[in-house]
Amino acid sequence: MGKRVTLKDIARKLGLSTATVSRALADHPDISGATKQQVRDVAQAMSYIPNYRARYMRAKHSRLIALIVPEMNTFFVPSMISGINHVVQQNDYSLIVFQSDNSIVQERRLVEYCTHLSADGVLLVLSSETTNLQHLEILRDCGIPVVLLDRTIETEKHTTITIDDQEVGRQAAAYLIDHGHTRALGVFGDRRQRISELRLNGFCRGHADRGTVFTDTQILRVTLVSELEDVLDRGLALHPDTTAIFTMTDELLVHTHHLLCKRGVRIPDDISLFAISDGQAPFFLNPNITHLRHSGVEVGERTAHILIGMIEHNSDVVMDVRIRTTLVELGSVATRARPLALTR
Amino acid sequence: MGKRVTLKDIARKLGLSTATVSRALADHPDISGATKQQVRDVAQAMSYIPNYRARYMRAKHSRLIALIVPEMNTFFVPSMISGINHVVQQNDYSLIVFQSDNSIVQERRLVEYCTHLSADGVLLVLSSETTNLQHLEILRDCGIPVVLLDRTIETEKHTTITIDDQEVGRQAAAYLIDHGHTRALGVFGDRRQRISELRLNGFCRGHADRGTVFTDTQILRVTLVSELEDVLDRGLALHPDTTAIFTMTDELLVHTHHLLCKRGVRIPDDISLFAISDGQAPFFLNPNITHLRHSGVEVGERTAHILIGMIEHNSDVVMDVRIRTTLVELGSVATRARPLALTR
DNA sequence: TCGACCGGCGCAAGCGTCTGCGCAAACTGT
DNA sequence: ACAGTTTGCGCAGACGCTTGCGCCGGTCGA
Repeated sequence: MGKRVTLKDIARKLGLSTATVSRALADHPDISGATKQQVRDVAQAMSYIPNYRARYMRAKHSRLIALIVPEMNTFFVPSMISGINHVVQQNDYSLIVFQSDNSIVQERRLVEYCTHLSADGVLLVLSSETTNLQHLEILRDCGIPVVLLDRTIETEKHTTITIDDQEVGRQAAAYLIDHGHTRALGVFGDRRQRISELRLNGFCRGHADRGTVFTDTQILRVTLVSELEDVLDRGLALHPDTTAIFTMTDELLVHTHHLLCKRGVRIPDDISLFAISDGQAPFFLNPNITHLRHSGVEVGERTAHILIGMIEHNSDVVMDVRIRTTLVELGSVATRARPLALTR
Repeated sequence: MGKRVTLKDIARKLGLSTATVSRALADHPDISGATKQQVRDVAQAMSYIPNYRARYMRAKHSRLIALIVPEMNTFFVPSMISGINHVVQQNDYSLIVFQSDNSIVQERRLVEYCTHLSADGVLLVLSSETTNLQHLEILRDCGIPVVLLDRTIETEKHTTITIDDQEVGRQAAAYLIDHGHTRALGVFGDRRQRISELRLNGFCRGHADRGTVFTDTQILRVTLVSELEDVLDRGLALHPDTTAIFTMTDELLVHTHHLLCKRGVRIPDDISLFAISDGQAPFFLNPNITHLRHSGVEVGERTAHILIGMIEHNSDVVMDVRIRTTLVELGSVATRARPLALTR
């Protein structure tokens, strides 16, 4: 119960006023060098610790940035947090992390909680249940800037940072087709998430661009990874001539990879594998997986920068930032001669 | 800049005092039902949000729990955070996460920052540079309880939660030997970390218990994963009769697995693989990896419970909790006849 | 010698909330 | 009708810190 030392304690001991002590510690020009030194010494000796709550109650800010994520999935989120953390700490803010468990109710609760804490800014990765952004109004009311990242829904009212999901889907398709894989399966996630629909959409467009047929039965839909095994088997049974599989996330990648290995499928000899990835998993799978990389760290860093910019310049310009992806060619995609029928 | 609504605003609008409004909102028995209802309605209408900073400045607590981790490595930490988060939220605290980047300087800074924030409790996963616990004195001075988890160093002064690293190392060795693997390699991490030394120690003792020789050259030391490839090759060259490999963490597991696959080693036919793991990675490797599982979620949950207990009962009993591990037998360890020479 | 100026410090108010105490009005019972 | 209790509310101070303003004594220029 160490009753903490306050300015008043120091002031009493030195026969000064709290005001003087406060200013001395803040290196205010009004205070003489001698006094400053005394105050500093005593503060040190009494191991004085400023009370940030009191301090920031007067100031209108808290130097707290809140991050709400749906879950700590193993792949993307941790590296994103890492990136955010770096920038946040560099700028003397601190990060407070919440998890919504993919529940809109929780998300609402947490957003509200951010206002209680008077966070200076909020970073939000939408839960899969979130279909509108009404619950963010309260932040607007409090003048707290928000940045949506990674997962989002349509909005012109909020700054968002994503990768260009549609474009990246398109590139994936193009890459596979250009390597002769005109018979691919695509593994996509929860359809409630915009990210799934966009990547799928792009993947289809990529096929269309190249004049290649891509049918509904080539789309493998997975909401829970536990469904993957069945879905994959059905897909392969229906399309025994499949030469490549595309997975839209790391999680889907590792599990797909596992199932293929289990079935004795050789990668890339029998089937090629291509993914969109944060860039970690592809390196511990065998063979290493060719992928379009979007770095979680980079997303985190850019996002944090932008949010801090909004906080400090009090700006409410709405931006829509797209993070670039890079193609990382490893060993999981074989080059095939294109079937004649499909060559123009 | 939405100047936030305060108690005073509500009071003015209703011609009441802030005291009455405060009590009405707190459902204090002194206030009449009619007044309470009015106050609630107006508060609602003006979308009043209590200022937790002001509230908790009077109270001596903040309902904030800080967690300091060395890094967000991909495997253990996220699930641990997940576990902590659950319990913390259930008990109406919030979690604030910091990352020390394995630097003692950062760690010191962050610990100090916890006092600034007047966190109610601190959860600490020690950085690999940390060799003593002096920097935690300040928390003691402020009466802030600390729990050390996962990675720690010797101490009788702080509550710690770990798995019994030595015992689990011993079990791993015993398991392998009992399945006929008397010629194993062990992959261990940074020797500055006590966890590495303990697990190694246990692994050696496991061999000794069974009267099996285990030499220094069978110990593979890896500080950075990038070194693994060389170290592993050298180990295998030196011990071409190796029948099994043990990895002490998930990270080492996935990379070891990858390298083995790359070299065309069949698991478990050529070499068996056994790990200590959080229980995620073993399921997306092929074949699934037999492992001793210690759940990150469980560690997180138990830790959070204990810390909150300490906070709320103001207890300063020092505990030393060991999380149990469970053996999960999957397909990566073959049973071999023991070489005659080593059978008693 | 006098007014202007400045360095160094204290006073006091205020941030938003809570709470011990006191006070008036409205009751209770005799 | 009077003392005593209850009901419902306001006053004011406190939490720890910051900051606008004002005060005092001393220095400077004319």
